[in-house]
Amino acid sequence: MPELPEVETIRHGLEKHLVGNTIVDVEIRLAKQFTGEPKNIIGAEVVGVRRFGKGLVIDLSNGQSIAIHVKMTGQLVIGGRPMTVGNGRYPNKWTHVIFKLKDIFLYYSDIRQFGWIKIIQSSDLKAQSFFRDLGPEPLRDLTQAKFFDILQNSRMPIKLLLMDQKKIAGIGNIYANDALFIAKIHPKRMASSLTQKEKTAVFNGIEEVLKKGIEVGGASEWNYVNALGEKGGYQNFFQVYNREGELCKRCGGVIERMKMGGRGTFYCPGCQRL
DNA sequence: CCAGCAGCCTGTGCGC
DNA sequence: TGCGCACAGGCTGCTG
Repeated sequence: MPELPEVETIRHGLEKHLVGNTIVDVEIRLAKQFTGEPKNIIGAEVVGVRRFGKGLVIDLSNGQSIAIHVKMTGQLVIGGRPMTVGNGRYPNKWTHVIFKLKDIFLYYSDIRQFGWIKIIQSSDLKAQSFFRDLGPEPLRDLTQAKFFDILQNSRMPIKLLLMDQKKIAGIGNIYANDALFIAKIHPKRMASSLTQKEKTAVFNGIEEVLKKGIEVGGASEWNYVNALGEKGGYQNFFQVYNREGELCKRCGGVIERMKMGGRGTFYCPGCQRL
């Protein structure tokens, strides 16, 4: 599911192919996923694409922005009309918004229809609850000192804390599971109970998995694709995520699955002791 | 204030 | 073959 590395990969692709292009038309096929005035962006030029946690912002030359959250199954794919990439064709029955630019189309497709697109004044972004409440960004402004502080002041299990966007932005289920495996920390450990050494290990584990995720273009275990409709490769590097019953790459033990906060949680009982 | 959970959705894969 | 169900899960909003 799109987390920081996947959204960053999409962001990079959109930036590369959309900046300098002008929006000509917007076709809204599923109104509930779209808010704001589409006419506010017609004729405006794309000047930049930013990412905040798992959220994307396409900035326009007229002071307007297109804020997007793809949630689990949203895809942002650019190309001609129609276009085919691998087995994917766009537009398709799940394509709910189509941005027509001067030289290219941008398709928003979303099987589960959980994502959202908002046209908003750029200066109002920070007032939007999603952006306003985001915690610091790993690989950007989350320093080790800040990370220690967040853990120290929490009364949550470490895994739930890592996934809490208000505490730290961008980490979802895949990378939370794998980061804790790398740090050899059990997901149920209370965050504040970690030693300095353990906190450092988690901090480094987060950096490692996120950087690896970005390096290989994200995880396409489900239906994630980048802005060109291509799959990523991180599913080939899963340490524990979705590997229940398979062998631990470090100790050879059997990966187990449990539930935390309603979500599948994977760990190696040999390497990650409570 | 916080933890826990339903709801939003549809496709997939399983057991019967 | 098809039905019912669990599951995937980020985020919002409600409840206790």
